[in-house]
Amino acid sequence: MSHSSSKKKHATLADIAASAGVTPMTVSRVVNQNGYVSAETRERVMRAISALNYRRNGLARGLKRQRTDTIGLVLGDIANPFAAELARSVREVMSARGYNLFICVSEHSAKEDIAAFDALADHRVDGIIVATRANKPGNDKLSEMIERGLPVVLIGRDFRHQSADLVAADNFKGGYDATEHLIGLGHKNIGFIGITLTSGLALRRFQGYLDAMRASGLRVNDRLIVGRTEDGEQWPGYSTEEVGYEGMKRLLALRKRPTAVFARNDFTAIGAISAIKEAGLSIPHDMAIVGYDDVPLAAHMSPPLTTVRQPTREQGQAAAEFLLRRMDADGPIPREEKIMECALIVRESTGVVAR
Amino acid sequence: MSHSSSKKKHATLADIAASAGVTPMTVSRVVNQNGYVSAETRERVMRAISALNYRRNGLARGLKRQRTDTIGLVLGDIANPFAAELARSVREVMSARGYNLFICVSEHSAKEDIAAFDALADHRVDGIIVATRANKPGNDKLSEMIERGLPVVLIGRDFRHQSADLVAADNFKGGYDATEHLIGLGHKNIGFIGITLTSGLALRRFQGYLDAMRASGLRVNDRLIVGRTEDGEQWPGYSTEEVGYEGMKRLLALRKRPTAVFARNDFTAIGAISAIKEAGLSIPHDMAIVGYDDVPLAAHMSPPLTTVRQPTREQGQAAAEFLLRRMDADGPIPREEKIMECALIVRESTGVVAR
DNA sequence: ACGGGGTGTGTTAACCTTAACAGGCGGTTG
DNA sequence: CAACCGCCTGTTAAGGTTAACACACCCCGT
Repeated sequence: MSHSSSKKKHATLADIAASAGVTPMTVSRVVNQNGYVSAETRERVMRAISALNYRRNGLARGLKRQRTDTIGLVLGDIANPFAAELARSVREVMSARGYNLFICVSEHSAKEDIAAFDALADHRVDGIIVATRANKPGNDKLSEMIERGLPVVLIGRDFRHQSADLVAADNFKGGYDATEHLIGLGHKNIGFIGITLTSGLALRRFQGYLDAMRASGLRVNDRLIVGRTEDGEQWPGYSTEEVGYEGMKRLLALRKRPTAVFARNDFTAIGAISAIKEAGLSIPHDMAIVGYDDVPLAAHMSPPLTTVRQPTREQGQAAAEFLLRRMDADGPIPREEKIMECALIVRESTGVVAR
Repeated sequence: MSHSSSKKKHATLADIAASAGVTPMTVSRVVNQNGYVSAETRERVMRAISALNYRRNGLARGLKRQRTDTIGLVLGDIANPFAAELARSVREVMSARGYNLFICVSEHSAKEDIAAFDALADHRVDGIIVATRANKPGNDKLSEMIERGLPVVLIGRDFRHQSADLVAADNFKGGYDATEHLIGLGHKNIGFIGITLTSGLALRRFQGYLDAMRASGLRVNDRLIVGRTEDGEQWPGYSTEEVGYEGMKRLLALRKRPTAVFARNDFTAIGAISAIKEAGLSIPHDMAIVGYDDVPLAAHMSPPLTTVRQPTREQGQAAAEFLLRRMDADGPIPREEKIMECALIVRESTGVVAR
């Protein structure tokens, strides 16, 4: 239509008002569809609005109203199907309640974690949901914002604050069940791929593995634990096929190699499977394997992957509802926590007799 | 530390100023680290800032400065590795230039497309990058915003506007090459999975398939084209393993079934492979298959998947740079376009002799 | 005739920040 | 010694919107 001369300023309520012969307040009422406006006036205002190509200024609006009807979601890794499903369910709930959703990605870096919090706080979102891995500087920043009154809900983040709710899957039990399943099949020498031993043992599913081994009186050899260090300041790195592939190679090279492995997630499992096949071994006969997450592809692998499914949708919904509760309340409210069950999905990669 | 009584209003510049015995302007200078402030005053202000837990108000700031140092990225499907990589590279470039990135997801729905544009425009982002599939209402909304002066760059969206740049992969050629590769291997009866025939033939890689077939004088039977309709108002649906699985089943049931297929993307290919194996057929002997995207898993499949790789990173970077150019300019500038080459990655799913 | 409720519009005063300009002060330069 | 510059701080006036209140009008019931 018209030439866009970007130097022309945006039309404002006042411009529309002048053009329609009313006050800005009346225009505001038309734009926001609240308050009384006669049909005739509304009509006139509407015409002016489209003639001048008006669009309301959300900054000014947010400034005045002290709310933006927007919430933020901070994800560690956007490529993860878990994160994607989380985002989807959060968005569904929030958008039904009239909130917009902005997603920020931290790439699992503490620095970016903070940058994301800052960006969202700057834009004065009404609340945020955090689904990134815990790290000290990030936790501190989070505390600061929570104490300033910003509603915050955590998903699976190992951080506790009296005024932030937590939603998580019971990954400890998931890891325990997965390992126990392997033990039940007769395996004694079971490896874990996806982490190297460090002091900060925040990875729950790994803890579950350790506990299940111990509970059955099995020895956990350090050499059976392979992968990458979890240092909170790092690149995504530790959830990839690469780690699984390399890790499995290391395990296969052991003098007394394991007969089964538990991989920290399905991607890692897929990489591991690749290495197993490359070595000419068969799954599950020579090596049984369990993954974690039940990504859509898991069922399509050959053999189909035994894995642990977390209730992703439900976590997203619960987090969204916690956040709504918090935003609706007009004072501080007590912390709530919801830990959800995982389900072991047994497929053929752990030696179930083929149908 | 302190109780968070959320009813207390946020501290403002004025509060800090009062507490430190200076004017708001001086505090502003301290906060933004510009202008002259004596070391001693700065010190005093800093103390007041942390005592009152001050945080600047980005809305007021953006309102006054007429910019937010933030850009938006609209994605159709966050779970797609392509989208994830795009987001990552865009963020890298933009954050090096001091911009924040907010991501919105449209779930491939025209309605959500518009909602995302509106949300970002409301927050007065300084520019947006759009990587969702084209649809009429979305295109109209986009035009409106572009004409209002908002810098917009498109990635792989089939929509043209004189003031919006475009970055895309040459998916036509990618599809052509993939198909030609199959033809070169001697296949004559080649299927396509991932779309059903409609009039709006916007899927370039599919066009490439058609063209390559025609160029070799091969007949394209409608029955060989399976999948889901592309109607722009729909759920992600058409990129999933499900579609590949179902589609392949349909192809296998044909009287004269194809000896090779080209799948619209790797996920679809994976589903298809699943169906092929389930039918007891071998790849590539009984059925050759090519995917698209070269997702990290493609190399780890069995057999490793032949696929077409698009320069994802490069597209994200190019888009970011186009956007920076547009935002730096202070008037309308001519449209630019960058179409990038794809690369056929030949692996074993199309019958290359195993190493 | 009067009180009351619904309807339509206007006025005022923030919301919080920063650009632009205006000084003042001490020291250096020609 | 006047002019000028670097440093430091303050004043003023937007930036675009809406909550709260005020008022005027009309119709209704009593």
